[in-house]
Amino acid sequence: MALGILGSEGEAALTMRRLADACGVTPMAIYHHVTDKAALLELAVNQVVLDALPGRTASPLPWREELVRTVSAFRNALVDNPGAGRVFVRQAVVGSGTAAVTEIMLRLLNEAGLTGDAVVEAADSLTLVVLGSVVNELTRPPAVRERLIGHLAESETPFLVQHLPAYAHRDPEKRFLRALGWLIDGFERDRDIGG
Amino acid sequence: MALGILGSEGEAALTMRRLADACGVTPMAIYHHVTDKAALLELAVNQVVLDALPGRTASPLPWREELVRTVSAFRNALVDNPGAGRVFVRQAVVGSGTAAVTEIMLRLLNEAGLTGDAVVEAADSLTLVVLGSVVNELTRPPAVRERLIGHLAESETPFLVQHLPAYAHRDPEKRFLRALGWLIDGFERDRDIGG
DNA sequence: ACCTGAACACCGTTCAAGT
DNA sequence: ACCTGAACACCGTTCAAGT
Repeated sequence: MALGILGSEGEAALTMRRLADACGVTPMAIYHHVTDKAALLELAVNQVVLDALPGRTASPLPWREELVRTVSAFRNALVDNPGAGRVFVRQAVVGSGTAAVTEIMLRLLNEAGLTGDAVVEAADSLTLVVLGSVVNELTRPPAVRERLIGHLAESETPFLVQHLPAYAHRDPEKRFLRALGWLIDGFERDRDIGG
Repeated sequence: MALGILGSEGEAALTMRRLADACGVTPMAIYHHVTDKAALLELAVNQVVLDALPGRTASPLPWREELVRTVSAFRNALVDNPGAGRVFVRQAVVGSGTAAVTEIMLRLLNEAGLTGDAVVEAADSLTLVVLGSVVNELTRPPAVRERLIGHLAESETPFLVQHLPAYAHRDPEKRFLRALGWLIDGFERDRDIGG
């Protein structure tokens, strides 16, 4: 029910009053099932994450492919459901879905040969890129970036003037995958030097 | 005035009514200076970004040091002023401050020897890490991560059980710098292979 | 255990009016 | 150009009460 509203009408539409209406009940009835609105949103968004996780394939892929697949599915679920994505970047979402993503990331980074603190730090890095990508897609569409020009004299921003068209007109998923690729390249180089 | 409230009392305290009170004026008077609340927040947060940018040093540092310095200053300003940080990850902030950061990033990546689309894609990657780090610090303190355990049977999450203490108890800025380092390593490797 | 009704303390914003 | 006063259409949440 909460998931339906969040998916079809967005975050702003998911108010206690509207959800109560949709359930044919009084707003206060909801408080018998969750402690407050943040808890309600946490449950709903965790479910979105849980639904997004790909099942383990029959024959497991190499760790790098599997990592990209998992992290992309995580990101895409939040970008494709903007209501859920907006909540995810505004409050913590702790549940079976986010626990499962974290477990998979840690397992694959172990498999990749990272050791010690590098494992958790690499998992953290991946999380940053996912969170950043969700914020970027949900709040900074290309048209917004084009407004960057004109806030400083053009002579003061030669590189911005030169690169803005390419900077603004991105293929969002491709840019995310490129950032992910560079980051994983960094992990690998670190592991090879360290080992 | 808006900056003062945002910095000292946080985002929730910056309402049209409270700002009007602080200015000794009616809420509606504000609408004569900005079109709506989003525009007000955009102006305030852009100013926070602008104030954070380090001036160019007398003798310029190597591009990598300068890049880390700039991007860190950008992130730290938003983490240190949670009100501004929360706004920044919820809506676009376009102004002289964000234009200046983008210009500096593009200039240094050019200096680094990146060419073509790699320049804007690398700038995008850096942005993702900054946005992600701000979200992470402002919404996911260590105590939150510890709640991850228990949402799945422990036998299903061996890696989470093993790594959670290290995963949860992070030095936030160090983790950010490590992610940044890996990413820039990735840029460099790419450039060296591509060239 | 589960739900209701009325109220409290807020929001951002519109509209018509004043100087 | 700049500001006021009153109102509209909402919020999340508390509290006391009902079954």
